[in-house]
Amino acid sequence: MKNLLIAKILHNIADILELQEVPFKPQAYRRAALAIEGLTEDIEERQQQDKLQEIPGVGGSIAEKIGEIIKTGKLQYYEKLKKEIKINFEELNGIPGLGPKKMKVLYQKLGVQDARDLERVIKQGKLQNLPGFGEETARNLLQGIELLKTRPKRFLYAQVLPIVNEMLKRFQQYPFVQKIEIAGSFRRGKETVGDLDFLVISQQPEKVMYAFTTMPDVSKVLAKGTTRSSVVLSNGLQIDFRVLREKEWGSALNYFIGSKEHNIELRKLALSKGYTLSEYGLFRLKGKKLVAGRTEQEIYGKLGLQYLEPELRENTGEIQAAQRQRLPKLVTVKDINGVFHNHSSWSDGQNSLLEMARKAEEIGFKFVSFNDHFGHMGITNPLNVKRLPGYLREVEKIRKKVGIRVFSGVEIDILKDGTLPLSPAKLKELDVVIASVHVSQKMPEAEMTKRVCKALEDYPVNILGHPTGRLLNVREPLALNLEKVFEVARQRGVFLEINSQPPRMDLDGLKVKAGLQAGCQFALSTDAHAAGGLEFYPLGVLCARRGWLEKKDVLNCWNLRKVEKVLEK
DNA sequence: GCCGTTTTCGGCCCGACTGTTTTCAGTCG
Repeated sequence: MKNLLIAKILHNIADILELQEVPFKPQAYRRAALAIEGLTEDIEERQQQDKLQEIPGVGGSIAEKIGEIIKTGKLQYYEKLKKEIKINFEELNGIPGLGPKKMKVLYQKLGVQDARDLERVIKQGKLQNLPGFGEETARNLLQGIELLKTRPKRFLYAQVLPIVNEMLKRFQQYPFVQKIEIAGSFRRGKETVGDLDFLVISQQPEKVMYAFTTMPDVSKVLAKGTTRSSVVLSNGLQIDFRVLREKEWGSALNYFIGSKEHNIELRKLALSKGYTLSEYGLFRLKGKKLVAGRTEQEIYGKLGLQYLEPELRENTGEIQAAQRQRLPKLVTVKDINGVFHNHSSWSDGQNSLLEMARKAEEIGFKFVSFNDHFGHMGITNPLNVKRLPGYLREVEKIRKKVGIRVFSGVEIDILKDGTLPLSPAKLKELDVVIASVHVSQKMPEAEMTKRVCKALEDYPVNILGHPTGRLLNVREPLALNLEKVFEVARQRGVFLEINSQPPRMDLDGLKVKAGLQAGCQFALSTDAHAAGGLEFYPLGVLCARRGWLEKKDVLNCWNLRKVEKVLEK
């Protein structure tokens, strides 16, 4: 799978061309790179089928370059560019306030290649002599470098959720705030966010911005104006505030929810229909007459589109689908009747089976499924052949104590050779079998793919647990050909798990969508290790929605009898 | 370098804030 390598090279080319001030080409390379990053299938297979140019943004020239990378692992054109400019773009791009123009000056005049060089020349006071650089710029860049060193890359959705709720509560209380909503990638339900964007309607913007920039947890004010301000909290999280007028609420909401790629496509569509779209509204090109802006529905309507839920706005075909009135009716939190994959004190969970079941009942679920670890050596205190009967008896007991359906089962390890440590016959006695990779996670792609597929083929598995195994900000995904795994899962009627745990959210939206297109169905799980963990199921719903799922695609939304039936393997 | 329901050539999203200027370029989202 060379997708990410190729995307990276194209990004780097875009960086270099941008620095050389080559017009338009950088965007072209960037667009192709983004499209390839989002691709779930192996780009080498695309190439073999001669279908590279079907990727949006990939034309003849870039297709040829991709071919060269696949064939030789290198790209002459890129090697040539690299010789011209040696800069660590990835690092320098992370410094706020530093863009391609300043980078170029710093490189040409002072030979700055990375953050360390930059820090050195600033401290030597060499910046002041450069055109366009002043004391303030030097100070800001230095602070930017500090930020780069300390700030976590991206925040988990669940990590910022309490901050969002607290901010909303705080500002709703102020008499000078008429309306406040959260936008940005948080609103789109992305599993991680880089910053938070709030939109406010107020007749007294100065008061809003004062209240915002003087909040107790603010460590730095990046910008402060009457319509836009930005701060950084002590944990490094950046928050942006915009104050708007009622008549532009819809267009601003649309603009700040994003994604950027969605916005660009939307604006192009507007132009093709004789309009221009900005955060201030949809205007006729001729005469600049305001056509829509108060609500998002109004704007999408004028552009001939169905209303698009924020989770869909990633420019992965949603605009085309909305044009044809073919958008999915997305699954919602209240459609979820219960959750799979929960751990108790029988393995590595904090609470007893009964405590967990009572919590599930309290949340309002109609069922809960227990799947304590089986066969994993080490800290997880796994179930084994000897302990399993006792576990099942205990589940039987609590069934009589709660008013919801309780499924019994295990989360069983897919061993290195693709076998499971319990026979198919024994597994059939359980309600729900979840198979997951926990041990030997570093394995070449072909081997890992074979291993997972073999487990699904040889055993009565109901659900493939956290399919990619990646942990946000911590661990990369398993080397796995998901296309092949999806195909086997579809054939064998194995549900793909959508794991709601904050650092997992696995599969994520994009991969859910790929699974859906491959004909797979999904099971939503909480993977709770304590009673409170059951409350994270809305995170899984976000992944499902971002993956275009409807009720019919998600096992948890089916009626109980149908669920029981499909689980009998 | 890519793309097309006005186009195979001539376009390529749009505006606020900052800092360094003295009317604007660069950066950001």
